[in-house]
Amino acid sequence: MNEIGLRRRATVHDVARAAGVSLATVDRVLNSRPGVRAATAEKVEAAIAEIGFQRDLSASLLARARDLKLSFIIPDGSNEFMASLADAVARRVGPALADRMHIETHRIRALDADALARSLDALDARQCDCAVIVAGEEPSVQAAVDNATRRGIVVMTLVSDLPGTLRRHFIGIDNAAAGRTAASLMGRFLPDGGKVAVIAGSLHLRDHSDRLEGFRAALAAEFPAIEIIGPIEGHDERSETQAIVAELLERHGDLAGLYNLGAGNSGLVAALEASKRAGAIRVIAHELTDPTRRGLRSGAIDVVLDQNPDGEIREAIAAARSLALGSSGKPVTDPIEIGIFLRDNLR
Amino acid sequence: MNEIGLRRRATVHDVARAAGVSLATVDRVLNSRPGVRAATAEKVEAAIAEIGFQRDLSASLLARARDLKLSFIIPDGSNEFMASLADAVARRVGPALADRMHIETHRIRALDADALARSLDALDARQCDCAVIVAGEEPSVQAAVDNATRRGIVVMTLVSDLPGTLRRHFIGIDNAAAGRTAASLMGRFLPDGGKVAVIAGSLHLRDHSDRLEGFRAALAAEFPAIEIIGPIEGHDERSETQAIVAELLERHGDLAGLYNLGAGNSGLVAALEASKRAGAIRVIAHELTDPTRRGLRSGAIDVVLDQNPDGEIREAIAAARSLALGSSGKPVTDPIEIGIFLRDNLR
DNA sequence: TAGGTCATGATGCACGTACCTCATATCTGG
DNA sequence: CCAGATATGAGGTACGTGCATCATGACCTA
Repeated sequence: MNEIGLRRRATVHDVARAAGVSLATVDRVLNSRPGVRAATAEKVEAAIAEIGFQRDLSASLLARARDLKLSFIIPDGSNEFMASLADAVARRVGPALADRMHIETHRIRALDADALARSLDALDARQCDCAVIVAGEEPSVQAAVDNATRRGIVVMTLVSDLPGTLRRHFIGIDNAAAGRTAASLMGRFLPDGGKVAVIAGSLHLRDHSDRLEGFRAALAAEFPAIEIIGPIEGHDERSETQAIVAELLERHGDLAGLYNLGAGNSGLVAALEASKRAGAIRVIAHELTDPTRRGLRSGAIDVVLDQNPDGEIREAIAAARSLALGSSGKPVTDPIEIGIFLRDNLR
Repeated sequence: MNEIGLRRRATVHDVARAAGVSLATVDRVLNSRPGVRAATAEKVEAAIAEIGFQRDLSASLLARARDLKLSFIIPDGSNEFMASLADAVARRVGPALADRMHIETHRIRALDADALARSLDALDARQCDCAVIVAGEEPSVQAAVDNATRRGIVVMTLVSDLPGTLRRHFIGIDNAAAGRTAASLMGRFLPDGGKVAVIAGSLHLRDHSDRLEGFRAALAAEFPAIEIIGPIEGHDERSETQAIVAELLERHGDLAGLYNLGAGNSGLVAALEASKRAGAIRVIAHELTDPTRRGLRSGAIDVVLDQNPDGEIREAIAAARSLALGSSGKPVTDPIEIGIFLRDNLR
């Protein structure tokens, strides 16, 4: 049984009193309006820190008589995982509205850096407080991220990070750990070693390159008997991935394992089943989607590593909320966990 | 690219206009104050439904000049999972405060139904909007839940449900599915069948009985060669569980598996290690805590099924928020997923 | 029909913040 | 030392809802 705090929460009035300045000055500091001497601003900051003032987000949004505007920019195309991300966003639109958050989704051509950059450039700070993007590490995108940030838009990366840019936050799994987990499983599946082919979407995608690195490192350290073939880029595309897998199967009669660290899994399953070798090759893929579910059920895929799109969207929205009013530090977010799915624990 | 809605969100004023009544009447209906004829109330309800009015929770809390008061009632004792639940609550106290939610935690003696009932009875509706409890299915608790609900306190169950009471919501994993998953893994671990002992905390706990049922059903259906010993109740207690496991090991020299669907895992690991048979017996336990982590690392435990306490607390808080203002329907919550942990994907 | 009860309307203040205007104080440069 | 620029203060209104008060009108009953 702990005590109920009787102390009111601190308000702007308290800050003004503590700092020995007027309400107007506190307001100018809080909302970084011009016309405050540095020394005065410091007094206010000190008072804020001392009495532990936290601006009331709800009252703030109420006073502005406007909603927080959030834009998700998500790749389009045949990538089912991106579709499920978009679905997750759609499911949150309603509830978010009740918290004064207005969410819109833009779908752009997958792996088209310039389209993404244009989309970011087109965002107006008055109509968008925060942009959440799924992006690869291309210079044009990185520049657009920094530009948007300078225009006053909080940019967050989702799924795949853009370290080195002005993005305020990244939401996604630890992809190197995912790669290591895949390696650890694959190693145990193949105690005698053998050839394992690796397929990626694009090595410009940070998540893909991180997975690859983790996979390679863990295999090298723990399972040196396994030989890696690839990586080969399938551009997260159904038909391209299918062609790649078909050729791999044809060329390597002794292929023991397959790790697809990107998307395009319906192509993968199709090629495996066409070859009649489904079930004889240990296959690890990413993201629980329709094709991977079918693959698990049929036995074509052994393990799926999943990054829980609903959880990611939830965290993205929460982080956006807490970042929106210039809270300086990192937002408190639960880490996204790597889900491991076999045929038996399919949800 | 979808359109930005230009329409303002509906307010109480809009409801009043649409219903052809005054603001005061709308207020009476919304806050179920007396003095409104049934016919009038219906007009208001209809208007609310028609224009899709949703009360602004933040403005509402602001107007009341008070925080939402949330009480977590969590068992005390040597149960590490309950400790990690309490930790998860503690981590949320700060961020929740920024959303005008005041959280307090009560720890009560584990498995003491009367203590829990007293604790619920002591809650004052003016100082507690919502209670979140972890409880077994005892009549005194069920009565206390219904009582608290009638006093105007929203009661939610956490981890273990109380179907048949007036509790508004349950947050936790699908425990029958967890039991089935355990069975599915155990069956694959023991292709030749054998004796598997089952230990529970208390079969009055709905989560435990659900797991047991799922485990039994799945074994019976898929792995008839496995013989179940027990269940034996260890009351989620370290020393009692240790004694039980020690005796099981002594009595059954041919014990092939052990499923602890309750807590007390430090006792389980201690007994296994003392017997020198750790690693030779397939062991499945629940909840990722210090003892189960150690057990996974040492090989004494093969698999841990986990229910993500942080996620549960997060969902509980979100649900409390959405239920607080008498929103009639179910709150939108992400289901809590069953995490599967082996030595290699320990987080 | 007078007196009472009940349903409803009208209105105003409060909550914590944003943002505006206007007045005054303090500093700066020549 | 004064004009002009800049910094600060004072105070108001608004946001959407909760809650209180008071007035009015309808209806019932003796």
